[in-house]
Amino acid sequence: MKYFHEQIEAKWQKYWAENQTFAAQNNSEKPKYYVLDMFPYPSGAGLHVGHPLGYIASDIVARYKRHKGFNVLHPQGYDSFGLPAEQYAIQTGQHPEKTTKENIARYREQLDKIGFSFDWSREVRTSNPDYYKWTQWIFIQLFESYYCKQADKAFPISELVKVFEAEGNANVDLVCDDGVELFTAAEWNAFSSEKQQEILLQYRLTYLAETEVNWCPALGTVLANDEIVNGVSERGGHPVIRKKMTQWSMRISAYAERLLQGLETIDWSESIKESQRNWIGKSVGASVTFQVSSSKFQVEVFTTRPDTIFGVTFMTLAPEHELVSQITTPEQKAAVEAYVEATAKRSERERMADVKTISGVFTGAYAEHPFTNEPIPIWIGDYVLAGYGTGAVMAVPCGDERDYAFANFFKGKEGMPEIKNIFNQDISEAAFAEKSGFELVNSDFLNGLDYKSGTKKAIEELEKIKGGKAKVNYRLRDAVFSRQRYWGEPFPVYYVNGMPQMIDAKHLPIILPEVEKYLPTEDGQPPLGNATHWAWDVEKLRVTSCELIDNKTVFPLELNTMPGWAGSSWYWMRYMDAHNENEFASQDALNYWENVDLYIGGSEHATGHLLYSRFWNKFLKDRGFITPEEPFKKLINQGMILGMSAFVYRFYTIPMMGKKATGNFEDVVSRSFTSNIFVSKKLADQFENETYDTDLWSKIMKILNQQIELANSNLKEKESKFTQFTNFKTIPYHVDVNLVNSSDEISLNQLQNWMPEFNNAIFIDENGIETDKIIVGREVEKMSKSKYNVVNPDDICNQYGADTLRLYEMFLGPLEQAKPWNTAGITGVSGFLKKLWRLYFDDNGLIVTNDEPTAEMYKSLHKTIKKVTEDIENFSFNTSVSQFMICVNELAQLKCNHRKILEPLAILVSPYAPHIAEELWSQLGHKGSVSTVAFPVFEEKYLVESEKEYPVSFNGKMRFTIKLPLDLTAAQIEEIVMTDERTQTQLQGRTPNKVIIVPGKIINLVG
RNA sequence: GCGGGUAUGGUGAAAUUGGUAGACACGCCAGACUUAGGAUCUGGUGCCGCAAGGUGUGAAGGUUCGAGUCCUUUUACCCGCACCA
Repeated sequence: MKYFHEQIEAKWQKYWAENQTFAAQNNSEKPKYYVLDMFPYPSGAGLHVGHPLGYIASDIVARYKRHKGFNVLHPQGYDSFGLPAEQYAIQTGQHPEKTTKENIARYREQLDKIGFSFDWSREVRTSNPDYYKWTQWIFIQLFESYYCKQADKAFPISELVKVFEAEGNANVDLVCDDGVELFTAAEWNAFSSEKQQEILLQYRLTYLAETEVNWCPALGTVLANDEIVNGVSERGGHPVIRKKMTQWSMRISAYAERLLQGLETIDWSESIKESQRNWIGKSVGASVTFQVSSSKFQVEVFTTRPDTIFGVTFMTLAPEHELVSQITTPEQKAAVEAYVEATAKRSERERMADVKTISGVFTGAYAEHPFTNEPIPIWIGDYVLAGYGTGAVMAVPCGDERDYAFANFFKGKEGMPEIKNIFNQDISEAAFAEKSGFELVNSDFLNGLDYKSGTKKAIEELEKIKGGKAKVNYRLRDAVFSRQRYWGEPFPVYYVNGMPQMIDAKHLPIILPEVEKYLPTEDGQPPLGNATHWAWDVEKLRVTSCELIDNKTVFPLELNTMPGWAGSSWYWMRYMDAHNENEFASQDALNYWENVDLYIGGSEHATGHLLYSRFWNKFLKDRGFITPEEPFKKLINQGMILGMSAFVYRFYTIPMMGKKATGNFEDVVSRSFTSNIFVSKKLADQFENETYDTDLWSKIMKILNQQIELANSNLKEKESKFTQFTNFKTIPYHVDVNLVNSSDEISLNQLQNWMPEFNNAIFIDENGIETDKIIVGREVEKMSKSKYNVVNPDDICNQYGADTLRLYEMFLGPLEQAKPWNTAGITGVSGFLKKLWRLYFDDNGLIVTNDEPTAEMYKSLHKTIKKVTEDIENFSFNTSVSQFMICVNELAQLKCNHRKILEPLAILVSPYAPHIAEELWSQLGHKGSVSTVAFPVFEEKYLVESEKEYPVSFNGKMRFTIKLPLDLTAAQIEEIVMTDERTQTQLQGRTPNKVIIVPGKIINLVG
């Protein structure tokens, strides 16, 4: 009986689906284990072999934990709102819902082929109304909450109203917008309800405010900070500009400290934690207030070096700072305005790109030093960022390189005094930016102190004179939550006189309206502005036609939609109780499953999804909906599987750039001639490095020039001819990697079948002679359709089987490491499965006997049990596969066909290769699935050895081995070793100075 | 600039607390069988060397009887943040 994966795999996949083998129960005697994958965005391209890597790893853990007696929750779903579906809709007019559904069907088909043990009965799709109903609900909860700094948690806004009614807001310590006005209880109670609403909005955890946002004109939407990479949009790489817009924001900054502290309690990779720490960007220091001379204005700065307060030489404000226009003197007005305008014109990216150019302008105004009352000139400079701290700095050139550079650049100009040095250090060449190794001088009461004591003392003194206080600053900004897109969650919000009102939760979901086109409206409204049925009737409590808007009973609805991260910030909770219509999940389910024990996904979500999820989790905990502080206890980032691209190399000519060359570069390039000559990497390299011989060169030139002549003869009269150039290069040309899986050669025929553009191609071999086969070049790149290096898991499953795919993906290397895919190596694991099968079957059928196995067989099995158990616990899946191979090789050698060995072996293999394991299990005569059978338990007794092959080293160099009983003492070992003739040969009569014997390990003779 | 990570044969990679470097595979070489297949099986394979032997984990130094592993210095590459006050 031979092993045919085709029959086995389909059969068991069907069995699992029909029997709901992996459906998790929400209560059980067993301990719970929640293992989660980052759910995919279903793109039109389908899965490639990189996508399932993490899913295979998590599936192995899920299956293992079931064997170990856990009640395992292992769900899967789709993050199905998103930009690609919308852009496709814009191009084709197809409803995103339709394409999304099609893509999901394709994904599901591909996933099913790999044999995952997902509990599909709990599938979620973020774009389904019964899911986003609860995303909207959470938004409402955030709106109805505020954050109390003292209690360090969120509370219902209704409680805040009570506080305001009783005592106003002067004595409360709450997270809110900058510059909220102070009021007493009496004043509050006298405010109109509109005014009260306006004030409350400044405290809500999601709020509507005019803020500087990242506007991406090409995408027609705002983006969150984490959606921008190097000043351009993460998707598409479009430029992003700053723009003031009224937008919904999430007050994630309220949670900055808890998000930072929580990192200490979770088992995540150091790099992700570090990314989050960077993103949160905590810095401890002080805020200092400087009075602007002879004016009512004050400038507040944040500094991490209050100890350098006496070194303040000038101050710098960001060009966008609100005081700039108010404090500038008439004499400086023109210069300042010109500078501000020039800066505003530059994009964020430009400013980032040229950080070395120093620019700035003096405002003419002075501030007073809080201790010395000395005048301090106030400058504007674009090295100060409006978005960080207060957008203003106290410049201490002696201790800060940027201030130092700025001071030197404007040295001698009006308003730039001599640098004050407050360190007992030389600053003639550069600033002294160290935080240790100095003593403060010229610093009044700080003289003689160091960084630590000086900081403490300076803050104390500042507090005494009310000139400043200790302050912790965070880089983390509130997250913009509005997107000007169609394919996202609509807000449950309507507007009465411009003030946002929440729709009562019992009317949710507010379903995404139909629109005729998915682009913004002509007057610049988001796509939902195209909807005709998008108004809220407060009497009938339903969405109604926009024509009925009268701002009395029918009001306009919010036109923005939620960002992509909304739906993914809580989905792991929905899996716990995916079909609950009354709650986002029942209390019982939430209490039972708590949080995710193991989360596997890519590291690209470090500062996006993973931070927002922690934020929402903490919020929902504060409001008593859930109990865990953190959503994901352990996180593993699978490395990217890279594609092995294959290239042939094509000649093209470069026109001589000399006197004759006319026109710009593009013109010249357009006159270059791309030939149909393809060569191997080896030859291409020779031409790149100009190490070819002249003979070869002239042969190729001949063919090339023939082609040029031919091309010229086919040109129309007016077209300019290609000249016979003498200068040529090769360009790499991607060919489909699937054409060259098992060999490095590609034939002309293969290429012509693959793509018609190769019909006139000529291959040239290393001797300059036409050939029909050349060796391709290889390079590792990210897998992508355009690079023709995508390997489809379906193809692997069809050819080798899902079990082979699963084993091979694990066998490639450590899970967290990026690694190139190379299908050539797959025969190793494919052969392993065949070998495994042959332990159980010969040509006639099952050969398993009930005979008692030998000690060696037990040893092989138990070694494997031990190794595989440890490996899974340590997520070291690649070494497990090696161990399986070792075990099967050993058992085959031992001709083992013993049930007592082969039965546990089938269970051991089942997390990795579940289909073959199920088949073996059932062929061994068992009913039901192997997936819940107890995992074999390792027993030490089978591994106990009586002898050890000792390595014998001389001066640390291993010379020979000697087999000795393990119960010998060191002295006995020494005696035997010393009398061994090989020892005598090595020593050549010398006596060792020292003999080191570690029983059970090594023998080392020194001297 | 700051922070995180990686570096071992032709290739992917193993190596618990420091204890026989290169397990397991791919590839390659040789052979067996054969219905000549990209099947199966056996042996070999870090490098130099006929061998004895030498040498070898990015580089240099150190600790140790013994270092891929620990310490110091350094180089290259990858990732994150970045005029963050």
